[in-house]
This record gives sequence, C-alpha cells and structure tokens, in this order.
Amino acid sequence: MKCKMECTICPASSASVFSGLPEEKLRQLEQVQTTNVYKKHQIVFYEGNPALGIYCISEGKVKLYKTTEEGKQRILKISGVGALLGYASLFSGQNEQYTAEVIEDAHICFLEKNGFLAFLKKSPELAMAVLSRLSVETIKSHEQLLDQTFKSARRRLAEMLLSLRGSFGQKDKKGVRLNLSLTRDELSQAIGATMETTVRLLSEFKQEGIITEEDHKILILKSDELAALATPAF
Amino acid sequence: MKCKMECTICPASSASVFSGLPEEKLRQLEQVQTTNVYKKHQIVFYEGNPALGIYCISEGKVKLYKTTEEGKQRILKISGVGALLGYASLFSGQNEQYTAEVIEDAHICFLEKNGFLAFLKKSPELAMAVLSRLSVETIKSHEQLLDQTFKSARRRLAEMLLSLRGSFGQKDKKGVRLNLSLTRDELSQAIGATMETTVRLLSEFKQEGIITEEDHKILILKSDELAALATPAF
DNA sequence: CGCTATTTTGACCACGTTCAACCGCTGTGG
DNA sequence: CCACAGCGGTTGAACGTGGTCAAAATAGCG
Repeated sequence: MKCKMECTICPASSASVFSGLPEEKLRQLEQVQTTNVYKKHQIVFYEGNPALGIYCISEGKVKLYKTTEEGKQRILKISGVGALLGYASLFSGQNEQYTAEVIEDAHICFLEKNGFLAFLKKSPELAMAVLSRLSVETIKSHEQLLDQTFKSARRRLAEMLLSLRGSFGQKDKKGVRLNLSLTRDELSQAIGATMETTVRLLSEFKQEGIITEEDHKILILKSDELAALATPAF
Repeated sequence: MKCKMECTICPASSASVFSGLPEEKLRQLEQVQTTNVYKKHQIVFYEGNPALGIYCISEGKVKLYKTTEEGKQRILKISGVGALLGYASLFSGQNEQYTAEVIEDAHICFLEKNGFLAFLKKSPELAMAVLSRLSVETIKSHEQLLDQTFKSARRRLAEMLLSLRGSFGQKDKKGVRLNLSLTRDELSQAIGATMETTVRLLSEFKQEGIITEEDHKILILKSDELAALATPAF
C-alpha cells in the first residue's frame, strides 16, 4: 500500500540519519522517496534478495534476522522509528544480508539505490552520519558476539531486557513497560537461546519479582536487579 | 620506531582502501601519515583508549580482540597487509573498541584523526570505499554471531581454518600452508572456544588426515573435507 | 640443564539443548 | 453449543557439547 510521507514533517526525521540535514535537502529527498504501509508479519525484504535501496522507518517496528541452513533464526536487531535498514548490503554491493519483518504496523520509506547514492555524493554530512551509524552497528555486533561467546543465557536475557527498556521503555506507575509485544520465540531468537530456556528464565525473573507481564508486554519492576544480573557474577 | 613509508610504493596500496586513489592524492596522504615499526606482541592500541586516528598495515599481521570483564578474550579478526584498523571507533566517536596486537613484525602507517577526516571530505571515492569496508565488516560480524549461536565448535574451527586459508594460505607440495603462527590459545579465541576443546578438535583433524603441522604452522591437506565439515550436518 | 610456557590428555560437571507431553486460549465447523 | 484443531506457552526429563579443573607431557629458552 502506498502513501506519500513528507520528510520535513516525518516523525522519524529527528531520530534518523537525516536529522541534521537542511530543510531544502529534505525536500529533495521527498522527491525520490516512496512510502509504503506495512501490516504486522509483512516482509520488507528477504535475506539473499538483491539490495534495491534503503529503507527508513517512519512509524512502527521491524525485526531483522538471519536464518541458518537448518532454518533457525537469529534476530540481530529490533528497529523502531528513525532506523535505517538495508544500508550495509547496499554499500558492500552484496545481496540483502538479513530479512526485515514488520512486528508492529509500520510506514516505511524507500529510497532507491542509485537515487540514494547520488544524493549521498552531494551530502558529505549525510555520508558522515551514515558512516557513524554503520560504525555503531559494527561495534554493537561485536559486543553481541562477545556476549554470545562468554555470557550465560540468563545474563544475555537480562541485558536484552535492559536494551529493550532503553529503546522501547515507557515509565509506568509500577515500573517500566516494554512497549512492544514479542513472542517467546522472538525473544529467544534475539538472545540466541532456545524458547524453552527463555521461558524458564522469564518465569525465574517473574518469581524473583523482577518483571511481570501485562497483555503480552513485559513490565520491568526492578531495573536495578536486572542491571545486577547483567554484571559479572559478583 | 619510526620510518617513512611512501604510499605510492607501499605494498599495501593495492589491497587497501586507498587502492583506487589517483597518485596525486596518495602523495597528499604521505604528507599527513607516519609509519611505525612494530615487533611481535607489541600493542598498536588498547580497547578503551581514545581513538586517535586510523592505522593501515603496510607489512605484517595484527590480531584484533575484545576482552571481557573477567579477562577472557575473543579475537574478532586477524588482519594482514592492506587492512585498515580503528575506523569504526573513529567514525562512531567512541573510544577504541578492541585491542590491536601485532602477531607478526609489522610496519603500520598512522593517520591522525582530523587529518584523515579532512582528507576523507575531499575524497568522496575514498568515503565510499570506507563505507564498503565497514559494511563488509558488519556483515561478517553478523555471520560470526550466527555461527557462535548455532554452530558447533568443530564446525567453527573448520570454517576458521578455511577462512585463514583464504587470507593467508600458500600452496605447497603437500597442501595449503597457513602462513601465520597462532598459538592454540589464539586459535581458540578466534573461534570462541576454550583452548582444551580446540586442542582436542585439532588432534581429531590430524588423526583424520585433514591437517598437519610444520614448525607452528598448520598445513591443510584436505580442503574438501574441511569444507564438508563446515557444511550442515549431512 | 633446569625453568617456564605451551600443549596435551583425562575426569568431571553444568548449562543449555532436545524431545515430549501438556496446558490454556481462540477460532472454526459440525 | 460443544468438539476439536491449532498455536503459543509451560514444564519435565534425559542427554550432550563443551567448559572447568587438575595433572602430565612437551617444547622453548636462558
């Protein structure tokens, strides 16, 4: 489904790589950009497909995951408003490296490859912003690798919850509500564990009064205890 | 130790991000660049230290690793001639994200942060080359994460040997020699396993006639069998 | 030749996976 | 209206990979 979004008034513009750009350039962007509307479970692009361009989330949430030959999935990132998708594949000249699936109804703007690259050439400030994003992504990925190598599932889960708290947390009378609904499967794919272990760990956390759940959303009751779990084994 | 390397005749120039640059620009680079000589075990920079600039390997080999709070290390990458170090930290504005340690006597050129960034602004073709490198790095890191999550240590070792074969392999009468000497510890840190498992797996590979060793260097005798091991469990 | 660092082997243990059964809910069709 | 299939979630039991700990063997080096 189509619909035209104006970059200048896009809710994402303040959070996106385009935030620093002068209004004039944003208007140029609007010309080459198309906005699509996605429902939950829709796929924005598939791993292995040619990289057609880049995507910017104007509204909604998207999970990015890779799939093994055996069909197992690892969620690399859960992206919200302002996130840019598909740029690494584009710059490396490879096919899409992961699948992007909508997990909360979304408006996503698409910039065709050549148009975007041309625009990038004329905007060194944008190029630097993209470099910065990509660098942060690399660094985070290396940290995830370290976590996966050395930290227990319990600790990875604690850290994931804290990370989601940072991205999607909303203060609440009781605690901090994670404003996205993930299935156990998704959560386990995000921490690199099986669903069973994730379930067990979550119920441990509940029994310890660290978290609770309300209509499919996790509520963090004791952030400090979570933070303690995410710290070396005292 | 200091010594001035000329970029235009640098053995790395063909393999580096600077390869596409016109000779004139290379001469400009020479002006702002300093070359240092390193011996094995010397540290180029430490994780956590401020990012001072970028480094380009003109000769030798360097391992890049991150360290956990408990002191365990994970090797992210082993870089040879032409590799660029320290750019992700620089672009993200963060401190160095890993430690770079020389594992084979090296000549490494240093470009100071502001000088490099200024140069980058004037060279959009270089900026694109850097974007491309960084993208490949991100993609590889994500693949490593997938491997660490789902693949057995045996398989990760097989893949690592094949990867090293690609980067440092030299054809030999008997097979392909990996032209770098890694300790068992380093190899295990590179695949995210303990030294003991790595030792056991290596001796398995030897007994199966897949590899052998000559003066601290691994010789791959049966690349095809290694490739088979690196493939889903048939 | 003795001392240290690296490698190898063995025994044991634990985390987390696998497999299987089961629960609770929702939607669908007889 | 109930039966039942289907799905997400939960729990239990058994197993296995790989980590830990300890000790021996080997290699490197002053």
